[in-house]
Amino acid sequence: MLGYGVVMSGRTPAAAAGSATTTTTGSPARPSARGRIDKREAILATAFVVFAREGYAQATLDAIAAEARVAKHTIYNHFGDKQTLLRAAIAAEADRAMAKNLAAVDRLRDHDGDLRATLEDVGSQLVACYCDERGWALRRLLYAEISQFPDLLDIITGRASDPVTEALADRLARLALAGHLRAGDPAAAAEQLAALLTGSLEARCRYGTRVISAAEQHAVARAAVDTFLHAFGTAPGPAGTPAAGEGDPAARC
Amino acid sequence: MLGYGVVMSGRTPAAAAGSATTTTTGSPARPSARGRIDKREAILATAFVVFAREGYAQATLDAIAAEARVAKHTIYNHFGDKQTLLRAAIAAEADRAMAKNLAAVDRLRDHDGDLRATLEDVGSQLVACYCDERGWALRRLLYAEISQFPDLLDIITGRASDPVTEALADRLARLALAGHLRAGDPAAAAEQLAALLTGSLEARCRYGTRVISAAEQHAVARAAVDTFLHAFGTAPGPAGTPAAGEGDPAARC
DNA sequence: CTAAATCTGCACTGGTCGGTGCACTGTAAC
DNA sequence: GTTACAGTGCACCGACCAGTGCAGATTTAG
Repeated sequence: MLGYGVVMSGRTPAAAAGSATTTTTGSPARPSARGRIDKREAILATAFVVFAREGYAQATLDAIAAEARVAKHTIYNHFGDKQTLLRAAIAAEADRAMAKNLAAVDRLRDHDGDLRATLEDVGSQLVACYCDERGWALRRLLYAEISQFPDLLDIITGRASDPVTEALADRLARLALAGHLRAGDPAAAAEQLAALLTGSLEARCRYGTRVISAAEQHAVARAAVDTFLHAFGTAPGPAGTPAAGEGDPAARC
Repeated sequence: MLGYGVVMSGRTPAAAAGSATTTTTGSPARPSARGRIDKREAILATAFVVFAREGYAQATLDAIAAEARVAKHTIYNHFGDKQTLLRAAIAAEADRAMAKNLAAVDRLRDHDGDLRATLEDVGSQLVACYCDERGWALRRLLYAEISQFPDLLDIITGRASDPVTEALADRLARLALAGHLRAGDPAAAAEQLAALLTGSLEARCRYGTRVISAAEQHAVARAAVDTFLHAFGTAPGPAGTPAAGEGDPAARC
């Protein structure tokens, strides 16, 4: 549950072979890597950047080709046309982002003692994903082009509607079963936690134009977790969360 | 604090005179309204719709002119060029949305008895604003073009960074002072409530492609208010909120 | 070595679109 | 009347760009 298969669609056999041998994108410092066939990776990465920066319509294939140090023809050889390139670039980036998000949520698996600390840790990582420059670029691109390319929705998510929140719900369910959270609908709890994290950021980031410092990111995560635990924690009860002495909600930066 | 002045910038005297006499957009059923000068309003409304549907770059002035039943030249007479038209259209729509949001928040002013019910009412209205088709169009357009036109940020908000959340904070402060909410940073409380509302919707709306039924909207508002009151309500205390018998959080639709 | 495949540089086409110029119409003010 | 002005319809220019064709260079496989 990571590759989704979608991203791989339409690859040229040669390109697949190429990325199977060397790859890892940030290849060794050898300049230009002549003759090798990580062209495809370069095209995808550059295309995403240019599309995000200029928008689909404004972005020109000449610009992408130039910036990727590749002939325009090479792009057509790999992807056929502009639309396919957009889809492939978005799919690749979405997979990257999704994997990062799921990895963060997965840290809830090895929860030892302090639930609040663990949640804040995971929250901080999710916040970091959200504030990531590339994350913003992806979101902007989706908002921009979703009405032109409705199928992008299916490309970025697997069959699930929102794999990250679902994974979060899974983890919260286990925590509730272990008595660390109030019993109830784990999906609802996950939704509220995710909303607290991303909702605050959406307001603060001003459509991605404002950069959020690490300290501010952490404060947002703390405030979100604080509110969340008030609503879903085992009150002043037995579990690892002794009401936490009113940790001042959201120390603004 | 409503006109912001920005929207009015660049109007032609004649157009101003025209809208001063008749206007109210949805003019009486008189077809085509020949000779009258609500052309400007028609252009702005149509431009917003077309821009939102096609994106700035894809949208053609010919299409806007045709759809607004106006000669292309008329558009240039009023706005000079495409960029100015975009800014004016967005400014007009943003003002509309902002006014609607502020009106919703303002209903917290005449709070009589049941705080939970009042909050759910306001929450529902804010949710409705967010789910509004035009609201989504505006947000999509902003996400899409903010990197090309960073000044759109200043156009849509007054001097305040987020007038709606600030107004909400004002109202929450009064409620806290009256003992209906826990004392603390009202700005933080407002941020969390707004995050719970919009964050949940952001996830559910799938970039604006999915329509949210009225029932689902109400459920989202209820869940948000429930979580919010757990965190910021005067616990099982004296005020009008007697713990509310565990109103099952988020009855999914 | 040869052969197949890929990549490159360049020139070209066909279409689209922002913006302009011009001649004309209809209305309102004087 | 006439003067002024907002709007209309049409044709046009110039720029930009997706996509193609071609000829030659480079690489990999055998």
